Amino acid sequence: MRYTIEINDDFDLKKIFECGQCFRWNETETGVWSGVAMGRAARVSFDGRILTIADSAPEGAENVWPEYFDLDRDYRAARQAVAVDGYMAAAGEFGAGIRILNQDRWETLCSFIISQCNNIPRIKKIVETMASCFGDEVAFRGETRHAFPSAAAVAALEPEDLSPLRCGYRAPYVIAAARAVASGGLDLDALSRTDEDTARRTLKALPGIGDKVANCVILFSLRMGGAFPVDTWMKKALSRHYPDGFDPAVFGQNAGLAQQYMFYYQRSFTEKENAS
DNA sequence: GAACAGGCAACTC
DNA sequence: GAGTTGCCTGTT
Repeated sequence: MRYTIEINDDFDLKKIFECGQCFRWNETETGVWSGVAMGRAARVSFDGRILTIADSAPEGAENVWPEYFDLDRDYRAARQAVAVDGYMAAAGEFGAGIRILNQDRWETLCSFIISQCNNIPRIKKIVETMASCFGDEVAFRGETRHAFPSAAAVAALEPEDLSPLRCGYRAPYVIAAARAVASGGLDLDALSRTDEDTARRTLKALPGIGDKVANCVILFSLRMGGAFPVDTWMKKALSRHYPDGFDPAVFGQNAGLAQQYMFYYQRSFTEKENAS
């Protein structure tokens, strides 16, 4: 179905989809993004005022997409709030339009397990292959797309079944996480109603999940804005701009957004350095 | 062909 | 508890 909504806030699809939080969206025409999320194949565009979404499901778009794009949150205000110094003001200005997506929890968990020690193009390829091998078919505009496979579907597999994905030593981690979720031993919905520390502890009890992956899952799917994932890019940014140490708690529930601004800003510099 | 990449865990001391 | 190393695979 087709769904439109007017947006009077920071909103930039390119930044949202390319800031490292999701792996299934691609710019298929200028300004038009295609992907599959929450079991729906979709095309999304934004003209600066109106967000237009066409998706494969007959109904429910108005319940799914506003939450997915976090439309209830005032990002302009949040961006002001995290501009605590010159650096953060610049990072926020540069990253203005980034939003933290509220993604499917199992898909996010699985994707970030795969992400470890991997670059974005390769993560995208692995996730896409996983969907096409094991996910349900979704027909959309004459094409066949694939939903991300359910935890139950993946739980029924063995690590060697994932060999087409070429995800190497991460395969047993993916299966173990799928089994934990499918069995009910790990209830991600319930986890989203606990607190950040409980969520982090619970996630880290799974094999192959450390602080970085746990924080990504917490921030991008459990709707806890205080999580602050630190990877090698963030280490670079933090050591350069805050050599005396840094406590993300100063940002409170905006810490995750502050992290996204810093991350996106830092990557832009490194890309320039690599290009030159 | 070695080193590395948007980690993690097991092992060392 | 801080530091080191192996792990799959693709890219440089």
